[in-house]
Amino acid sequence: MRPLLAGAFAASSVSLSSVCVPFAKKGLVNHLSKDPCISQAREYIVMDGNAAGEGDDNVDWNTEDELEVENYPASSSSSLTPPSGDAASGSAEASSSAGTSHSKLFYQFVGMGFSEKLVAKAIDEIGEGQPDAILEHLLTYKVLENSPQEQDIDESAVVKEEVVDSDHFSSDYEGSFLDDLSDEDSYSGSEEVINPSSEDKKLLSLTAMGYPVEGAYIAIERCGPDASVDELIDFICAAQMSKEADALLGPEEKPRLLNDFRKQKKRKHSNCDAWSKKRRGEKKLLHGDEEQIRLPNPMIGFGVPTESSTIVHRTLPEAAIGPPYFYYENVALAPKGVWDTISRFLYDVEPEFVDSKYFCATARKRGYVHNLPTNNRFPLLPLPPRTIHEALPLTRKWWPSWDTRTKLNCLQTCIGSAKLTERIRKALEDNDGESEPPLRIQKYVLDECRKWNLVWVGRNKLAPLEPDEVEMLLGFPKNHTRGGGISRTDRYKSLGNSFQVDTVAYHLSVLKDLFPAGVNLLSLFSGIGGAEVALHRLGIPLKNVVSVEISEVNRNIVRSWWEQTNQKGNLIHIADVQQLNGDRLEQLMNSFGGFDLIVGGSPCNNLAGSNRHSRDGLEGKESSLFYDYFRILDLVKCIMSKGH
DNA sequence: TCGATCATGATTAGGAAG
DNA sequence: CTTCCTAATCATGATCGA
Repeated sequence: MRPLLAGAFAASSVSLSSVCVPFAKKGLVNHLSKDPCISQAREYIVMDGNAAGEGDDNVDWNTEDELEVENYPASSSSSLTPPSGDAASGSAEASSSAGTSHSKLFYQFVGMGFSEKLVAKAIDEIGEGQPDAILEHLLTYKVLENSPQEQDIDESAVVKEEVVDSDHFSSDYEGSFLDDLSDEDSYSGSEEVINPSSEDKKLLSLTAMGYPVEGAYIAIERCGPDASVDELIDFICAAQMSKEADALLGPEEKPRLLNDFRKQKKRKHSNCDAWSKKRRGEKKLLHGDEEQIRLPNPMIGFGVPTESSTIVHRTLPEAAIGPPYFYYENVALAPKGVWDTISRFLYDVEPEFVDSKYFCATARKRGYVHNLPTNNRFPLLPLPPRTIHEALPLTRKWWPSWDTRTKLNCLQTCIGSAKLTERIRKALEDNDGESEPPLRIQKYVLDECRKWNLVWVGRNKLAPLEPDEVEMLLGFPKNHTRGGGISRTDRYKSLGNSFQVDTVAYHLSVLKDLFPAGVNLLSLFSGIGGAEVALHRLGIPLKNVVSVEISEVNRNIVRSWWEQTNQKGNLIHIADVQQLNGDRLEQLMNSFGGFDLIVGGSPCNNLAGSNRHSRDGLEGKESSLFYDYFRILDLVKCIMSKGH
């Protein structure tokens, strides 16, 4: 039951045909649209759903799930905390790959969704030096492969669903989801098998010509299944999918569409300071990547309460306008091109980059893509402490004058070691008696302080923050992550992966007037419930909350918070976003009338700079779950529009 | 087996200097 | 313009002891 866009849909020709099939079956009239045609496609999806009745009604992106399963050996239970020596999921393949040292290229392809065995074979046959050839080989293999193995659903992968009814302070399991899964299975079985057809070949052609798979995928998705290869190439150029695409084309070869695209982009962002402030030089313009998203400086997004700035007005692309409202978050300092891709998928909405240092005492540079109004925002009260001294008054006594920090750096999932603070203490004591340590020592100490967010807790004594201090800095109630069998290490990890509540609440505050009776919330990658806490603190009632979170300790934290804050609504927990399909969504939405807001911050660990080992970008093992955010958001939009 | 502890750079961007 | 420096960064894997 592997949902479609998961992981490396872009590289999977099987996924591709799954996407296009519903469109093709309804004979989507193709045209080379200048506008993203997702909304048009949606119309067809809706028709598909309405005309259904006879069991063909799920628009489903999951048509050929069993084909997908095969590509994901043992990785389908992907977790935010990859098991270190997980014997339970003990696939020989997985464990062998953990032991041997594969190349970066290997993991890139595996991250795209190809099986490890296949990738290893391809690299072995072709050699590391020719990634394009390897990709082609992999794709060819998939296209030719026509006898997918039937695989049973792994019991352990079945979503366990927990419902908390706060009126009765009880929780129980809803048994219906197993039925859903079996229904789904029979669906897939009755669905006619689609031959890997023209779409796959087009994808193959494009990739063979050197175009990036992602670009090819998006082009086919947006231009429709009947588009010719030439048209697709036009689209890829116009959208400037990547530098590789540009590098292969001389300026004179670029199609006229490019100009239209530029005009469109220009018009769209002409009223945005951050966008137009820094223009690339002429030479860069020729290279065609002038539209690469750049981070604003200062990083205040469309405005922060503490900084006076001109009001930024924005006009959303048609396809982005709700219902539902959506709010997506991830790290601002992602590898190049990541935010371009994210923005492109999320209906071309320009990301709002905000550093939480304008809200509290700690920096947190994040990008937010949302379709919320931006006027009449208001901050949470009381305003949080905005300097280190205010937030941690006890450190003031020991804070040396030469440590000029007033804000902490980003709170991460790991803390500095005791060995480090001990080394620093010794280095400082060597010069004790002097009024100030030598500049060289100061520099060393300050560098380490900034790197590990150390604070002064005694004479020459530095220490990392305590978990409750992190809670407070991020805007969570005290002891939010404490108790219930949660280890200290897990608290740091959960907190480090969370929202800064004041920042998010400021953005969500506009919903208070729009939904005085409360909201139905779909919270993907909920974590410790940053969105829920933010809405609650804003005084926006939570009517029905569907919270999807893979980590059990995090689910426990949210459930505990839900009960302790006497919530009147219903909390439904789902474990895995990849198990959330259209049927289940529709069922949920029918029971309470759709979602008002979809919030989610997808995994950042393959994007974050702190990651030495697997900073693989958006196609990384966990970070590729972004595509599930998009998949689910698009499904909800589709279902919502069907209702009207 | 779990939790605590520790060591482990690279990729960005921006600015100053040449 | 390039080159060099500063600076920040929702982390992973190995090890050890209980």
